[in-house]
Amino acid sequence: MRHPLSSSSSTSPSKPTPCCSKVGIKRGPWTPEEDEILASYVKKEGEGRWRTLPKRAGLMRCGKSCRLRWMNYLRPSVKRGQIAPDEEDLILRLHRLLGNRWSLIAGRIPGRTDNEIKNYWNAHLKKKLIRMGFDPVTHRRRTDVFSSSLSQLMALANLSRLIGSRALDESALRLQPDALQFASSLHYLQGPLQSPASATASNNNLFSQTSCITETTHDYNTDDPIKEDPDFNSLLSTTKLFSEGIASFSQPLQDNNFASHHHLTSNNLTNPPPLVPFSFQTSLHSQVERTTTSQCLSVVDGVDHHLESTESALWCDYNDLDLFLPPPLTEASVVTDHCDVNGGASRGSPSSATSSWSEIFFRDPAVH
DNA sequence: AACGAGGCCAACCGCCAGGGC
DNA sequence: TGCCCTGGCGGTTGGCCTCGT
Repeated sequence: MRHPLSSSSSTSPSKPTPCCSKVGIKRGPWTPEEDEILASYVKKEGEGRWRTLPKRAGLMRCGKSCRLRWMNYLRPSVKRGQIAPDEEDLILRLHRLLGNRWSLIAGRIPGRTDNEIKNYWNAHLKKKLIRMGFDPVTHRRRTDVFSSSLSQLMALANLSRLIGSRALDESALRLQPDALQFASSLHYLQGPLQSPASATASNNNLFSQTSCITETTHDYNTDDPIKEDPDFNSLLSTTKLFSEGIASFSQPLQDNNFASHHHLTSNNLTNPPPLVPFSFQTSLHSQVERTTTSQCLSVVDGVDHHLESTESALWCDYNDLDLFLPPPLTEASVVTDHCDVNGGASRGSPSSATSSWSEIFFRDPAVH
């Protein structure tokens, strides 16, 4: 908050003077008395004519300041309090679609102001995305996530030699318990890395609802310099080989309801549905159910044709990234992993258990 | 208990678009 | 057509608060 008497912009004669710098115009925090005067006046006379409102209402404020105070704080429709997880989800989606168009975003979240959303973005969501390895501007995965973990990736790449060898059958039998765990990790690493053609099978299936992953894959295949990295490509082939090799240990997803829910048929998928280890199926189902909450956007914005036309983009759900996360190792590990993601200290920060697949993946003891 | 660092967020600034004349 | 006024927007600021040491 600015000090009432200070001004960051000097009142030099060469530049136009900000309205609030005029002599006799009060600045800084609003007092309850001023709020009362402004609120009662606007309720009586209505919004508008902000320039002359202070004089008419008897306030020593500039019109802009009055408007801002009314819009962001005094308006009856303004909802105070913490941003709910659903609202946070909406903000993420809308920001991904609209960018820093805070007023547009706010217009689709009832009761929230552009200023509030902007502040919340800068204070919480932006940092959260960065922490998760996403670019807060493009909402796409940052490649430095990979480069910073190159040693780990190289260790994984070494497995390709094991996979390619004839010793696999014997080794696999010995490694089976750990392999089941590891396979799930690799499988969900492979998900974001597989080709766009195989990942984007139709507009109305599981993969369209995880378009974040698809876009990330697209990035990787088009303009990501890391694609040239032999170690990275080795890892890529490793994950494919290992997943294929380990598939015999894993049960294919048998749940017919799941398949029908996502319209998964052999006709509209280039690839078959992902093989999901038993230990992960519960987690996967929970994600399927969670997609229903994401539909609130289309409810809120049912008349926005632009948004309707780009609906598929909106279906990117950061929570859906969990589809590519390894299964929880134990109940305890689930709690530990997911509670820590938000980092700590942010006051009033809503708790959201979303994490990036890479974050979980590389915390998995199985890959160390 | 005291202090410093960092985070949060209300408020302000500069710019721009649209409407009226 | 051009100027002025008004409202609105996104970016930025800085005082207050919380937390860690």
